[in-house]
Amino acid sequence: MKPKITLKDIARELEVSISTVSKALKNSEEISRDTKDKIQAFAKLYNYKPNNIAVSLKNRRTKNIGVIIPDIVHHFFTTVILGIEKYANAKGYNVLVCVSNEGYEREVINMELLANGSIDGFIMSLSTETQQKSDYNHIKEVTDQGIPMVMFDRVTERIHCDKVVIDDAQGAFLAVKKFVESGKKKIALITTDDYLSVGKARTDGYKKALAHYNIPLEESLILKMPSMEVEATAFDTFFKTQKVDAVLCVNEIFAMHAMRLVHGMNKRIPEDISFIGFTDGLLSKYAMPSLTAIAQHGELMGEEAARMLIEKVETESDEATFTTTVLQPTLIERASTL
Amino acid sequence: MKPKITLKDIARELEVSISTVSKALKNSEEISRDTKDKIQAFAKLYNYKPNNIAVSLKNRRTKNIGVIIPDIVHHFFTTVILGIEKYANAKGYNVLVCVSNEGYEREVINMELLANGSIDGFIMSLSTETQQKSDYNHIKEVTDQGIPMVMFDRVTERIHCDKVVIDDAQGAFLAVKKFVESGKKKIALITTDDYLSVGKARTDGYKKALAHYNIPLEESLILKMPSMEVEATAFDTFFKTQKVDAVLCVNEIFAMHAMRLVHGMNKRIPEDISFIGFTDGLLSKYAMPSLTAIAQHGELMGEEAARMLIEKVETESDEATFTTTVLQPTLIERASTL
DNA sequence: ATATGTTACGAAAACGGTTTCGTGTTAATA
DNA sequence: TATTAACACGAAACCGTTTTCGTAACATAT
Repeated sequence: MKPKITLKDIARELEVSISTVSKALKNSEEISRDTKDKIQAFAKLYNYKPNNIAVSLKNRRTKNIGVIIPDIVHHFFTTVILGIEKYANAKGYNVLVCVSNEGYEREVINMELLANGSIDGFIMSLSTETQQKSDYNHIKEVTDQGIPMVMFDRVTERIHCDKVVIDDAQGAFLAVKKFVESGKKKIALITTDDYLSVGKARTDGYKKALAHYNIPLEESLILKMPSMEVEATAFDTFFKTQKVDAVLCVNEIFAMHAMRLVHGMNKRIPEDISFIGFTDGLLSKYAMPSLTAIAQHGELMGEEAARMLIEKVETESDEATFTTTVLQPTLIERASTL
Repeated sequence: MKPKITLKDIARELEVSISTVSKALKNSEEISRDTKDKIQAFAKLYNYKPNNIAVSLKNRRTKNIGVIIPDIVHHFFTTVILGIEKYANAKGYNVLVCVSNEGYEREVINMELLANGSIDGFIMSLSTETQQKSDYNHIKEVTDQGIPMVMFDRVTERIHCDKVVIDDAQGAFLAVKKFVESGKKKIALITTDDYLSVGKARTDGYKKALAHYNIPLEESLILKMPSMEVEATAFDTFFKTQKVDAVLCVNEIFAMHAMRLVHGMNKRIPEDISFIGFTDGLLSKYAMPSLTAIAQHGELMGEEAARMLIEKVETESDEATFTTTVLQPTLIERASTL
């Protein structure tokens, strides 16, 4: 057990001042070659590493970025984290991940905690509960303090900051386009309630695409779940009462559940009913049949978010000019469509 | 834009000393009711929150715990993180997640970074590259400095610290037992090379179970992948040349791939070939047919690891007494077995 | 011989808190 | 009235750095 060595320790041992040690280790011109050599050798020998906390306090820069996500088990979010880590690490930043667990309370607590000096900036995606409550004061407080912030995917126009989203409407459009081009007419949508920003955008895209292809919009073909959870009975009655030949799902889980249901009704996928799901995750790839998906490019999103944030962190210009970059989704064709 | 307020600000404004403010906010008995009321009201009004960095520097305790995992996209690890977060947050700790991306280099860098004061202790799972190289000096250095550490899942006996693992051999045993009891005889194992600690344990359990049930071990029924990646051709030739009626896979991906292959060969699952996969993740649940799985209880593992770590962090007894807790896996029966 | 400039280093303040110890004021005791 | 104790607060050290500024010692220019 050898405790960490500090500047003071080195100074005492080598009978110089702390400032001399500090400068020597930074290769300052102020210090003579001899002294520098001596100090650097000693520091290396004892494996000196500056204390991050002290440096942070002094510089008022932590080189940490805080990430608040609603759910870490969700594949999409983990790919975003991957992207953030990738860029941030390359720039010498650490990533502090906190999970709000789709809850308002935990989101607030985590943000307050991190905002008190632990991080240089935030990257976040709103929890569903926060979106329902539409209460963004905790976020406003953070931005008011001048802490840089970039929101991704689940964003709100109520907060002024950098944002990066994918064009969800366009994603839905692509899906409907694919269906239409393979001859489908009765195109269903399984989505969540509108308070989820992405859910709404996707529904809009779906409607717009139908209009574009002159397909009458039938509200009965839209199934809305109150949350991200599958409500089995709602699915059951939906597929028993509605005649559909294509289904667009806002997430993989909905798609998996629906596909199994349809499979049990002895319909063929994709011939009788085609499927497309949002979020190109593991489930889509390994499903049977594999699921045609709208890729959200989470990793790219993470990288972009990190880039924007670090840009803001490192140029402390007070003039706030916020941009929101919109990523384009891609259709990944697999076996669940013709 | 209102910058954060400090003790000094409050002291100046209220014309008292910094120490008085500090004590008042801690409700110290030393300070009169009047002064405390005044200071507390002021602090609340201006939303004073102590600076974490300063507190950390002073107390030499950060209330952060560092987590190093090989892969954040893997469902198992995310559930572990969930468990860690859950326990840690309840105890007032933050979780700093770093991803080694299965690489030795990133593992070392991340650990060194965090070890310099950013965290009070580590929870980690080894990257495959580290396990291959068998180089644990970076970890030894951290523990030598007296930084508490608990390893989970992918551990090594070369490091003395607290550990939490599941009984992988027992998991494999349970799977084979299930196969045998439903009349299967030709039980295959699809696994990774032995350098992955968990891979080896599972293979051992598989062999032990066969012996226990008096089934001759056929090495040709064991397919080993050099990494966690699926090698499609190896799978193809394996299923073309071997006659099997049950397959145990060390992870979901292998199982998904194998099941699809078998499906394409017009064999019925589970009647002709049954499947069991390790790690009860999303894929198992939503596969078609759903996959019987060995649950690894990642969340529990995370909670336990966090409990052990925080225990060590908060009782700074020098006497090192390390325990490793072994969690029992569970068989989750689904449609891929009889 | 005096003024000026380098060189090489140390003292000290600062970052934002916590905590120990000392002290002036008032109240209680002898 | 003198002594002591309780009360309420402030000064200052400390955590481990960084950085500004001052200065002793010596060299160079006038």
